[in-house]
Amino acid sequence: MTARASRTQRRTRIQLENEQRILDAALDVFSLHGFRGSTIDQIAESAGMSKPNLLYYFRTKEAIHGELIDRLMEKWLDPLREMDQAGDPVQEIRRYILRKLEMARDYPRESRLFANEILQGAPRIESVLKGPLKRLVDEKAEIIKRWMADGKLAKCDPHHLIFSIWATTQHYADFDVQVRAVLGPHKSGPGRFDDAARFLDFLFFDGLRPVGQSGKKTPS
Amino acid sequence: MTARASRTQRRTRIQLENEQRILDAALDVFSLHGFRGSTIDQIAESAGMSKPNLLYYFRTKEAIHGELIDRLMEKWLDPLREMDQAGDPVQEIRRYILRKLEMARDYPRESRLFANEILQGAPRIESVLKGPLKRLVDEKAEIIKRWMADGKLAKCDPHHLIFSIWATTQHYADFDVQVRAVLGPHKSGPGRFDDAARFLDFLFFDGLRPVGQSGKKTPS
DNA sequence: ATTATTTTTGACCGATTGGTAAAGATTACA
DNA sequence: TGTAATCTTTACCAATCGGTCAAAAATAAT
Repeated sequence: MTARASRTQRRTRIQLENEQRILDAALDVFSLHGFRGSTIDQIAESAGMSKPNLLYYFRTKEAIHGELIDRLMEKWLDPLREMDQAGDPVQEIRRYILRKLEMARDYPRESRLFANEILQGAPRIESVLKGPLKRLVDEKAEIIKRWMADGKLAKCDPHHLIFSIWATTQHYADFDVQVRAVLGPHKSGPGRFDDAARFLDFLFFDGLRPVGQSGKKTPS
Repeated sequence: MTARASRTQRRTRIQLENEQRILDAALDVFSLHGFRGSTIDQIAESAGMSKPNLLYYFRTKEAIHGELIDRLMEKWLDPLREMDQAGDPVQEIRRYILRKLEMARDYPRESRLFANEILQGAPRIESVLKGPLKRLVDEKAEIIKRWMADGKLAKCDPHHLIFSIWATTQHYADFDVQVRAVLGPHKSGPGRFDDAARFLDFLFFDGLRPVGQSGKKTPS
């Protein structure tokens, strides 16, 4: 049995190093071109190693991509998992939005890898979406619903609330090129994430309607 | 000069028909796999025609993609162009959100084509983003700013407001697979767009903070 | 120092890629 | 109907694709 196939055996220093280099290079390439648009040669060159050498560590292109997706899905849902039923509702949502925005800032490649996968029909993660993801979202949606019933949050569809948090935060990673093009050179610095954080807090907790024209009724 | 190269000459019925068939098939393929992930053979087969025949109408893969992008950019910005300074601010924003959501519903392929292009670094539309798009957004942001100064809207960063409208509405096209996976079979019908419309109206004009705990000060 | 193992390489494979050449089929028009 | 222009197809090309193989090189174990 070759080294790459032995999962139980402990790995060499060289194995660990090279696997990491390959995955890092593959993340660059896959997140930019999608699965079908990426080539093993590209990844190998980006990892500074020959193609057969790369294929010594990962037997197929699918294997590299699959490993990336697996590791991503673990980390990607952490912020939602952390949402705590016992915490203050407004603070919990606020914190979730902020954590997701930080992930868009700190892990844009992962966000794009995920976006590419979904955009292209999610053939390799459909089961995760319909299984673990749906369960997690349903569970948290139920918590949010209870918060709303308790008057701690204004009532709305919690599923679509979660969608809107995903959409607005990941937008800053996935559509980064557009965001920076529109903001212009002087507002495209790292500070754009602070501006985004401020705006999202405004959006989710205040809303556009000006004071004095609120659609909300005062509590009886 | 061949038919396909003659721009001034009027086109045959067959030309118009086949060009349309090709562009429609290409939209299917490109929006699902991105530029690099799509092949001319795929497009030709989807258009029900041989590859050389397709290449008789469009000389290269880039030519097809470019034509799609050009037509898309025209239509894509219409809703924003329609935002009217003279209209009621709340109604104008509300209408813009709704129009964008309708486009996500009615033209998901176009939305995904655009998303793929941005996601992959926008090599073919960077100039449009930094030029016409930025100008249009800046112009409308200025209008929104004036509305806010006049007390017609709560104050926030208008650029990020526009981003959030793009993000939340296009999400329902670009991440459709995920949306439907999470909502489950019985809530994934066409009605999900009505739910989304209701929710987005809530989000942008009311916000999560429950009545009685508003961060907004009452008007003096 | 020798052996066993792991790592790396160059040469190669069949399939697919974007695209071409040229001849044949069809159409429009006189 | 004749004919010129348009349209379509078959056969093909070089380049690149994902992946294999055997052997060399480097490393680890004895």
